[in-house]
Amino acid sequence: MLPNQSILKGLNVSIKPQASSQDETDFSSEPDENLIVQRIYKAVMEQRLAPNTKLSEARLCETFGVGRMRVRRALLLLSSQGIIDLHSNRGAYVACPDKSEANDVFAARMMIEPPLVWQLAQNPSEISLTLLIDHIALEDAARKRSERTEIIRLSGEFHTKLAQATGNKFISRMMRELVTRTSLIVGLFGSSENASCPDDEHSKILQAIQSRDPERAEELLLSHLNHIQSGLDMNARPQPHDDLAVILGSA
Amino acid sequence: MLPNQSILKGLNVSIKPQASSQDETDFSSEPDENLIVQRIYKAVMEQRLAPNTKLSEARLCETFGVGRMRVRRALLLLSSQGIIDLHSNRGAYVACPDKSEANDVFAARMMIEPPLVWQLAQNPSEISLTLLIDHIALEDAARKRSERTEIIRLSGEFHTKLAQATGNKFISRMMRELVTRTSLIVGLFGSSENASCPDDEHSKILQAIQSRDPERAEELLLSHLNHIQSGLDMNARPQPHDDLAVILGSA
DNA sequence: AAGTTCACGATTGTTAACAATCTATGTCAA
DNA sequence: TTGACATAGATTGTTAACAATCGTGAACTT
Repeated sequence: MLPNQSILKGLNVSIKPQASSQDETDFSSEPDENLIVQRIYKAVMEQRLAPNTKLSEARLCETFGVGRMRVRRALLLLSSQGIIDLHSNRGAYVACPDKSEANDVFAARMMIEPPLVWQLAQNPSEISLTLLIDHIALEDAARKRSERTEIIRLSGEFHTKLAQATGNKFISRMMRELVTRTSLIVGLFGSSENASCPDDEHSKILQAIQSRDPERAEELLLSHLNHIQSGLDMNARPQPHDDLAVILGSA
Repeated sequence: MLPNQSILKGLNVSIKPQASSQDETDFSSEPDENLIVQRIYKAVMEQRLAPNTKLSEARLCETFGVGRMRVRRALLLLSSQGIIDLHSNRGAYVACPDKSEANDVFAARMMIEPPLVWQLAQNPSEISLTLLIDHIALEDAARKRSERTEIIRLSGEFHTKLAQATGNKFISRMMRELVTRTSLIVGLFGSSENASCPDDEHSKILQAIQSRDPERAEELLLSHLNHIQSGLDMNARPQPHDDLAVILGSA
């Protein structure tokens, strides 16, 4: 699998069509540089853009067909979300979380997600549940079709949608950041094939929410997070790969 | 009180000296546009910059003595933190949370802060406690000297430092955003004199943490948040004031 | 007198050229 | 052969002029 023979244009792997079913956070309305942000965000979520990959302005300009200003604004926004790091006079690089950051991410998630699902289980709105059910269906479908990138992204976005289900804008933002970071971490320290969340744990969590069982939902979620974290192998690759080597290597 | 007779240069109220004891999140190392961000952030935290105040590029340029590019970058960063809103072709305005956003902020805080203090109370590190104790001292000192803006800012930053005490970078970021938003909300919907947190509630929370009593800490914190929220008068001023009218009006 | 239209001034958005910095290549000396 | 050094290329940072947009106020019509 994984076609894409264009060598130097490796970055294009992520960008162009990708007409996925629904684009949850749709910035399509604003013809701004948010498009660039969203595309790169998506590529990171699907682990197609590996940590430390350099994102040069010129490359992005021609890739998206926009001026340098737009690209720079997009990069600044991405850096403010912690998705990339900006090194002065040296350019933008996909963020490369270290061991300590990884611990922080999981600690934060274990602090936030339990009260989140607890609240959801206590009084789940109809719409929220529908969204989550639909999402699980998407995950299953992607799994059956063995679409690797899709599986990885949806797997992470389940947690994002859990937050969105609360209808609280701030909680959604926080979770999206944490989930994105998690995706980078799993890409770095994860074993080969546990890149996505274990098969049906999401479904079980949702079931607990549907049956209004906060305690069970919280318990399932915590063990789910522990599952993911314990599947990681810290003390692996201190600095994984550089530049675009990875994008090519994944082919 | 409140000197400042310069009329049109009202914005300068916030900017220049303000050599406060310690600048917690110090961006002083980077001579970037982070200085601008930090100054505006501080002005918002002290409720000297009212919601809907327009921040024109030209004004900021001359105020900080930098080029337009720096200002625009700073504005973009501030907007990504939700501190200001950018209206296309119309400029930057200090964010003006509405009723629903206010509810979201408090809902988010009530979800996050309890597990936060719980964790702190369970195993408080020496350094964290020292920082918090020092902070309470600062608050008291400011209160005794009746330094309004200082009191307001420190009052909010106590919660930020609570988060920083966990040593978790992500939790710190989240809380800082929420606290900033809270400052705007209290400025908008707060009664005249409850702009700051009630006097010694912070101190009591810290005491509970020091005596390793998670339950009491959580309880105190929740009632503290409820205190603040119930002191607000929603359905007040749908759109408060415009432009720089306020900054002048506060004199 | 009230409302609409038009034009001007002011402010923001965009572009392109220029300056500064870093990386890499190649040369020279030890 | 290895190391340092210097130069050249490429990349990012900055600036200033230009274009586009919006708000305001005056003039005009009804």
